[in-house]
Amino acid sequence: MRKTGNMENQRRSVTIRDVAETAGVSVSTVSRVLNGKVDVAKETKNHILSIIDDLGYSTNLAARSMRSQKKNLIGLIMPDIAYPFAIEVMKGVNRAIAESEFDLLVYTSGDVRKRGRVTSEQKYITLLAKSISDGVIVVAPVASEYNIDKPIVSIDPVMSHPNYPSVHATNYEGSRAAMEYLIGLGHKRIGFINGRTELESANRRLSGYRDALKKNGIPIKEELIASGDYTTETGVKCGRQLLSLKNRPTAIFASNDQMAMGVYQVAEEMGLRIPEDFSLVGFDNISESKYLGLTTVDQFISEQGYGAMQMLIQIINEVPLEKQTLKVQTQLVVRSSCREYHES
Amino acid sequence: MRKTGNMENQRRSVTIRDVAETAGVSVSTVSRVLNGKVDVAKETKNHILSIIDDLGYSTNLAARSMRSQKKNLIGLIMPDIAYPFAIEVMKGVNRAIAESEFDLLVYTSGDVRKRGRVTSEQKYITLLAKSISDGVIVVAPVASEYNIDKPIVSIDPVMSHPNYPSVHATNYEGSRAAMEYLIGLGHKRIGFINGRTELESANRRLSGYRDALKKNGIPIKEELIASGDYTTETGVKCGRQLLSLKNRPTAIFASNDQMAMGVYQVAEEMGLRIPEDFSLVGFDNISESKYLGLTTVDQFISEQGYGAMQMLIQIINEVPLEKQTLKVQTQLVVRSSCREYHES
DNA sequence: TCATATAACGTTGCCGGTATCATTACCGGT
DNA sequence: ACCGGTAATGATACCGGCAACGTTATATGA
Repeated sequence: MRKTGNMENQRRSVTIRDVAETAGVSVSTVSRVLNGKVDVAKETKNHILSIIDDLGYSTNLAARSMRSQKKNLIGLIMPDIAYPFAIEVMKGVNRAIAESEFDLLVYTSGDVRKRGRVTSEQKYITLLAKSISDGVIVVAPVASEYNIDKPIVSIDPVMSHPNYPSVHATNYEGSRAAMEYLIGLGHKRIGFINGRTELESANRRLSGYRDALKKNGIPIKEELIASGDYTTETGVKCGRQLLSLKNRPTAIFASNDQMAMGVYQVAEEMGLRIPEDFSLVGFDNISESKYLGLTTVDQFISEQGYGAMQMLIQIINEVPLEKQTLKVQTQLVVRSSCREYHES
Repeated sequence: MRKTGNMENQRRSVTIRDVAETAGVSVSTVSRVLNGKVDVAKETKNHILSIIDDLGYSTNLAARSMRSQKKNLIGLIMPDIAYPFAIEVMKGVNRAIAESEFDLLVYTSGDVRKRGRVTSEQKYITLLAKSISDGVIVVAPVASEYNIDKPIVSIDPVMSHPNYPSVHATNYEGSRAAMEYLIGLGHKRIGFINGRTELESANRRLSGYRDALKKNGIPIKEELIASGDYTTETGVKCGRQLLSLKNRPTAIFASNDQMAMGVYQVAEEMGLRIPEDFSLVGFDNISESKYLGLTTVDQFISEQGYGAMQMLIQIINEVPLEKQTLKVQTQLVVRSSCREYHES
């Protein structure tokens, strides 16, 4: 029973020593009971357990972490926690966690802009990994080298690094598929909204865009490529930019669904209808897209989280990985945000 | 540069001692530099900082936690991480975190069914709280007493406990509002899908249902009350149960949106249209509801998370709370899932 | 009967930090 | 030359667990 603000009272919490004293045994004996070792008489064991219950003792994670190797804890590090991609990853990781012996600790500093990017990322990875977990999964990491002796798996990294296992979607192929679809519908003037350029995913999607146009003999116009950063706000900004062109694009390919949602907003603002006035394709297939009727490239984010977690568990258990890189296949999901275009 | 599976190599990670040795100073000096204390010559400080950079040292969270009081870390404990309520709470907490000096650690064991409920909850609260955080927020906790000397704030607890600060919505009022709305539309035969009965929120919503009927002179029929547990699956189950009654209800009040989504599924299955064949009201206003056009009671979940975090920060900073309980007002959001009913 | 095995428990050192106190060096003032 | 004060740094005692090792007591076997 805690009262607010009685800090001078500083009631030390119950330690293993208190338990030992109360039970009239040594610290080690209590420790053995806690860790389920065999060298304890059944009587003593039960006695200690009841004392533990009485005192409400529970082990101190920090102290334990310092001594023992296995922590049964996985760290998941994300730049931000409150956007659809992160949430989907969490769901997948969570599913794998539920099937495993591990628990999950999700770490975030709340907002990227709060601190320098690479520094904080490295700092917290090390913090979590070295300190209290058996390994970490990093989402959209920017750094490419870490000095930790703990397993790391990254999702959607800056660059596929041969030394670190990573998971990513077939971004290029997905992008190509979306473009081929639009081109197949007769679109030639297709706007593109780019993502965070420091991430490999964004670059590959852009390449897909460019290559598809090239392959189909459509000239690439730089004015049709707007630079966003995967957030809804830049989706709005870029949407406005593209739709305000004197010669408006007949279709827009937003390199993720969140930005596509921004484009929906702009369309409403400007009184344009989708797909009547222009077609729209996204990338990700987040849960909202279904309701919006957005045609998009599913990259099975949750599967990526699940896969990353499984790879991590393998590494922890020292089972060699077949491949350092897990590629999750993308798939075009056709809904109602596109339609054929015929030149007038 | 880590290679997979060289565990026997066991390269010890860089400790503060290594830094001290390399820099030719004492451990304490390094510690002072790390913690930004003033008593260090600028020269020494820079020297040490560069060594730290060279060696790639970073502090061990576990070790630090054991000695220092302030950890600048908040723990958020949830039974499960992958359902809309939890996600909304996280968003709110995250927002408060971003504005503060604290970082966030979200803890979950992946699946409630993995372990005994109360036991594991207590275990992990203590683990996180005693060990590495300054305080914790617990979502939908089942236990009512904890033996920790760290601040705890709970969201949607089993029972409002006078000794623990908690946050919850005005569940009763919200439920009443939804019911008055349905009754106002002319509905008399209203089905109710109950939530997790061990939670206070569920009981209050049920009370609201009962009282509203009573106040309006409508007899309560127990066959119209189905018992779910806030999951979509039980929404489906209960929806089927209610809609299969020989005398079908003209409206259903699902005590949360997830279960309402289950009812949508059932409606589709059975070829029933909403609101033409029956009206539907939910509770929560999760993000999906907007797209479904579900009329629901907004309980501003994200605000609850935000508020809980602010209370926690206050307690940590030993600012007395005005009230131990933060009530977040609910609000009926009318969309398109209901319509008037006239007896034939 | 005695030697040895083994069960049961105690002692102790260590992990990687932080906090406190002690120490040193250097300064100006008298 | 001596003193006192202060800035900079060092030495050391913890923190709360875990594990190796040491010590008993009892059982087992010859």
